[in-house]
Amino acid sequence: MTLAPAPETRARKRLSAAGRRAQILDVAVSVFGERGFGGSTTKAIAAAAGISEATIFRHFPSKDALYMAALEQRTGVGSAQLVAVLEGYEERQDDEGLLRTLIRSICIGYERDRNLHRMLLYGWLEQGRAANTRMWERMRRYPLIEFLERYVARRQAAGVFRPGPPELVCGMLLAVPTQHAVHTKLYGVDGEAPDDDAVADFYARLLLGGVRSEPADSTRSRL
Amino acid sequence: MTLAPAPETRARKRLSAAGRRAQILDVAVSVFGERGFGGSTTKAIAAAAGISEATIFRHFPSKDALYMAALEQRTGVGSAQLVAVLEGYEERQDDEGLLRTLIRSICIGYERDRNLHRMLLYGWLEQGRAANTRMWERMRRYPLIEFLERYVARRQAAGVFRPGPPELVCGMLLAVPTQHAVHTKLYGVDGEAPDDDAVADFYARLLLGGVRSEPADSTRSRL
DNA sequence: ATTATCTATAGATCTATAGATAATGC
DNA sequence: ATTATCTATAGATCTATAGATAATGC
Repeated sequence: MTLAPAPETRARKRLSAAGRRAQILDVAVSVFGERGFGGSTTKAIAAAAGISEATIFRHFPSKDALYMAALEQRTGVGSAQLVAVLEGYEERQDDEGLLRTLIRSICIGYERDRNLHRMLLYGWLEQGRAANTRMWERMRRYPLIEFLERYVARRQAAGVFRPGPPELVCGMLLAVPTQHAVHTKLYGVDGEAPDDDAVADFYARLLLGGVRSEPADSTRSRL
Repeated sequence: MTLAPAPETRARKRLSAAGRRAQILDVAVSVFGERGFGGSTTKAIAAAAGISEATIFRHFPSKDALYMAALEQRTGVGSAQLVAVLEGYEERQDDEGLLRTLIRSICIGYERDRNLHRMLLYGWLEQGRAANTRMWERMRRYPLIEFLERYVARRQAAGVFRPGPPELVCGMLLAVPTQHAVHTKLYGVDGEAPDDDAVADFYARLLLGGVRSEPADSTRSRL
């Protein structure tokens, strides 16, 4: 044993502790996202980061802690910015524009943070895992969901949307773009899908047709 | 070591090979569904089945083979029966009844085969795993999806549904009940959700409002 | 001098197998 | 007599740690 280290494999870059920590978290999100917690090994994460396993455990006390830190770091951002944009649409009473923007943003988010969203999907299934619990709490009071529910309730009160439980209406408004994004961005499903903007336009119109009040029985003035 | 086996733990029931195999598959679906492939151990499956690990490997050559067999056994059933029922609604031109039935059936299916559906969700994420490939092929040509796409196309041709890519319309019709079922049946989300029939009624009306043709610009006769 | 990283390895699991044992069927 | 099942264990991982080494900063 006692291998003489091959000299060409040395010459490593030595990052600051904070830098290495951040890099490990990035890599961890991509590996955990690809294979889930149980399917990922610290060995694989170390290899993907180009470091030894010992380095991982220098920065994180356990695999569990690494998983939790990776989730925490990336789910903190929130969606305050998107909510602000959507509020603008609501002021202008542009329901279709609001939905179109919502759908596009969801698609973009899933595409940009593919690994994180895969990790979150695994996380939903692995709710048993303690490391996920803080995530649930966060997701439950997600600003986007809270805004949407209040928005729906307001439009219902104004008689523009048909009555019904706002959570259910909201569920529909989110289910459609989410399902689309999950299928086209997270699963490997080979896509002959049209581009996201066209999909957003189409779904925005369909969703709006569904949630808007029915016209008075036999005739209706458009608006 | 060499433990003397505690006599009270004996008195095992000895099943036929076929019977044990079937029982192991059942248990495997529930364990794989709970924790995914990587998170499940043959030890846990053996314990849940009340047998030794060796017995598992007597019936299945590897953990992979067990996983694949568990998936195969349960995804063979198909949805021919549901499709037949939906065809009845189409003949009667009862779009709302069709959607209501579709939604209810999806909810019932997810509730009854919770573990299997959890396993399938894991499977979508773990497409890398070879054992899942046959599943994809099957799911792609799922009779329910094929029926729905043709149904949508026919209703569009009849001018009842608004025009647009049938896959997208279909995606919406499935996304809403699926998302609802996944949230209420597969995730541990504590539900203050209304009962499924009420949800089905509500969503059927919303979805129909979305997919049906807009009325002629300013007035419309309620068909 | 400080500290990020590595090599080497311990100890715990995990999948899988070999050979022994006991429950069934004739 | 047949065969389903078990005990015991091999061999391969996997997580985690101890102590050595080398890259940086002063």
